[in-house]
Amino acid sequence: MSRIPTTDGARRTRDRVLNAALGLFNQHGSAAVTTNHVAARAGISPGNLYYWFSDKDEIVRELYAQLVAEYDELWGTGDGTPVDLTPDEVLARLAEGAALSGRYAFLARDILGLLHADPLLEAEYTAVRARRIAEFTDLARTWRARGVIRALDDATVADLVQALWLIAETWFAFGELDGNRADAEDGTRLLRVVLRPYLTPDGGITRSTCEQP
Amino acid sequence: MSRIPTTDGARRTRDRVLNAALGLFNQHGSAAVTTNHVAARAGISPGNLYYWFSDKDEIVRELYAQLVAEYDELWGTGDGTPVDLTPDEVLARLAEGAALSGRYAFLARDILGLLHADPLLEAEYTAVRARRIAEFTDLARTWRARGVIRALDDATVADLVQALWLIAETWFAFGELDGNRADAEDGTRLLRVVLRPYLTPDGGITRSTCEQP
DNA sequence: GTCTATATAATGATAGAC
DNA sequence: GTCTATCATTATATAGAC
Repeated sequence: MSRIPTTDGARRTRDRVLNAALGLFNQHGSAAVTTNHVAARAGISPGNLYYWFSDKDEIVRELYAQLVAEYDELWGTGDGTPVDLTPDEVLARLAEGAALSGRYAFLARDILGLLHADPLLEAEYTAVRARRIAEFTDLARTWRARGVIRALDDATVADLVQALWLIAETWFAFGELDGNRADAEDGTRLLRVVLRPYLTPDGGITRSTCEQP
Repeated sequence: MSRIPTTDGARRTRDRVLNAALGLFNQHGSAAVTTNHVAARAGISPGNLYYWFSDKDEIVRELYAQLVAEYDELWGTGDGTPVDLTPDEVLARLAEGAALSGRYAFLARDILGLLHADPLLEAEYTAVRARRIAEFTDLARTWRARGVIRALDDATVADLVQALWLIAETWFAFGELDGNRADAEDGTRLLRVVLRPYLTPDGGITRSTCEQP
């Protein structure tokens, strides 16, 4: 992907740049931060930064790759292994992932604008998104086969997955607007209200509100 | 809000700036467009632009105000009149609003980053959002009182409204990623899959999937 | 690997003539 | 109202010394 360092000291310089950029991007927004700011925060010269990265976009892409890697590690995914979890386990995992969203808050805020400006990042992002949607769709169909969720047709499953994905991807950044730091519970509550009615009375751990009285 | 023009010719210059900015922002993203680009596209000098707007942020705020005004006009809201529509009417109205999202596509993409950079815009945005959420919550409670939706407690209604709002606010920008221009029907399908199970069998126009067999 | 120095370009914004 | 002219500032990126 990028230049491979030959020594541990060098590797540390590259990581310092990434950490400095992450902190500044989160604080001021990626658009307001320049390579000079990043170099200063990293404690290196502006010129040295260009030894490690060709430009700001490459730093952003690298940070996105880090996020994807940490996310895959959390879910034990990315290696083709199908995810097999209960609905409540999925929600719990998503709640854990909220901390990740916080560490990469600038991506939650700026991702759409960044994608529009950098075709390379867009290619990475859409590929990851397609993979995740496919994984989650497979999981939803497994749930359907086991009677965990109701007998929805494939089109409805696709819409449901899409809706849940959209909420999972955006709740954090919009929650930040409410002053109080977005809480992981806020996100899971929103996902739960969407998913809950589709769970069968005995399949889901949380009781379905759809049961007739 | 801004300078008030004294002649129609002048007003037309100001509007040309706004239209030029809107076109460029939509095409390249607001971050990549400078006041010089906007002035050139508007057919005026860079200096003249500063006679009408103090900076780029003010142009963005004005465009956002335009969007809010057009949106309020579409819904007949903003003047305190409570919205009273059926679920299918709401979805139809949202589908009409998709054209608006397209005309102001840059806001759909960049809004979170812009809010982070401009406290004035953030104040406007959060005020509008709070008002819209309140209006929609009132409507949902009206539906509940009429038996259009099930007898949910207030907390669940709040979560449901929040989830629907999040999807309505974000589906367009993410749909753009799929190459095929985002279709209004895509958005309503997502909203429908969330709302449908909460509709009572006879209250909602679309049959609920939650009915027990 | 890292620095200093610098080239090149663009930016936001203002002053003053018309 | 609109223009031209211009400013100080800042950004990206490179060259070459160490």
